[in-house]
Amino acid sequence: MEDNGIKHSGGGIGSANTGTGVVSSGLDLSTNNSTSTTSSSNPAKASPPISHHAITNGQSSLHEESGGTHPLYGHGVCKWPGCENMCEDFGQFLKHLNSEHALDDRSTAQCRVQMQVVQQLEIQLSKERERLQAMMTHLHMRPSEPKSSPKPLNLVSSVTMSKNLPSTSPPNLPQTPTTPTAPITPMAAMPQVPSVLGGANVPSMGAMRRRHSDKYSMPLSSEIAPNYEFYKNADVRPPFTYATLIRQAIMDSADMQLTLNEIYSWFTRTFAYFRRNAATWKNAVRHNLSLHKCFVRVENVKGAVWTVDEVEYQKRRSQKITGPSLVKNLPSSLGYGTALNASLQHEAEALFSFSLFSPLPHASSTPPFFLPPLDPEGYLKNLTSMCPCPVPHRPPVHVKEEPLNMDDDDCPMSLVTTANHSPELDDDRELEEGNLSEDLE
DNA sequence: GTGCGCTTAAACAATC
DNA sequence: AGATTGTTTAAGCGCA
Repeated sequence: MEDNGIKHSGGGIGSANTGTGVVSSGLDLSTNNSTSTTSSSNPAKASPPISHHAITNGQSSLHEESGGTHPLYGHGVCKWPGCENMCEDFGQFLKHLNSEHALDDRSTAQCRVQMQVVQQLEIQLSKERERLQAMMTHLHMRPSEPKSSPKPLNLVSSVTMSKNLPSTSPPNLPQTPTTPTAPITPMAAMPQVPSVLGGANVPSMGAMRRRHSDKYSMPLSSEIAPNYEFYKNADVRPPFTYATLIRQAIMDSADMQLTLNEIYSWFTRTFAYFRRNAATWKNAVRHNLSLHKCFVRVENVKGAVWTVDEVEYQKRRSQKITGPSLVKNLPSSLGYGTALNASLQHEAEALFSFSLFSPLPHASSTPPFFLPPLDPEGYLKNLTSMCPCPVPHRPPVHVKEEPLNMDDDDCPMSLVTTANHSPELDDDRELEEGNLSEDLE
């Protein structure tokens, strides 16, 4: 059996943020974001709005906090860096904050450290943006265009949201970085890449609003692995078909079989997108399981489990690959769509049958859109040599017996803060980050 | 224009 | 009885 897996590095796009300001000058994050909804609606995901006021006045912004919310307080814990003091209520937190984190050398130093943390993240973001820009330039994609008006970053999901979730985010949804004021995500922050997330501003597109992204973007694992945190936290629909994702879920299981509920769990755990509209995508999952012959239902001791008939899967895939367009489109006509020829993508997906989360040493340095336009065979040989198949299955990442209930997940998350704050996902993170660490550098 | 693949929605039955 | 699981059909859409 085998899994997918090649690499893709994502990154935001837009003007590079230099992020080179000296620490003492402070970061403009807090002030820049002061007009956004970040600090008020998602206190846990925003970097603490450190300001001179906050530094010079222990009570500072506390007066501005209403309803017992504070960026430094959440889940009954003081979120001052390195503190994590338990506070029964907001009042106790305020007392604690004023007593333990008053203006002194220590607090000031910690504040500076936090500034550096934020600064480093900004620099990293800037680098990722530059990388993405270079990738797009290389691929002859349209250059960045000024965004006329702020759109929901999660262009795809916003469609669904607008359709099924009228105006407000349901309380059970994680606050993802895809809120319009948080341009964090690699793809979602690319208004100039409508081919991937296009059609979002169309109020109610039909079913196929992003199938092309499955064809023209990179294979499953290459897309997900380096952006694991992204997909896990950002409300962006993964650009893969349900069948592909289901297969990946099953392949990621220790024994190559999952119950329906475990497949559900994999979806919700792996993709923030699938933490909403459960009825819709679960129905789609069931539909795909029944529809495709490559998914085989097996009765075992614990009930019905679903497995992948790899022969059927590859057969079905090869049918698509052997379409007339394969050879025809090999020459690189480097529009974003044609460059990533669908057939090649499918071929690559079949070839790069590594586990989604399996360590793949060479992969992290592999550009995402690296399919050779002219010498697929030689390239395939290389790939084969790099990854002898069948690939020994990676250490099991068990998703079974998880009391996971993503539908109840109300923990705010962001690409930055999830590393520290995602209680419902921490267990998964412990399991999976080990396997992902190589992929994610 | 047509066929195909995919998504979404929905109805329905069986099972838990 | 209600929820979950599994199957099936239909419609809309994008793409080749």
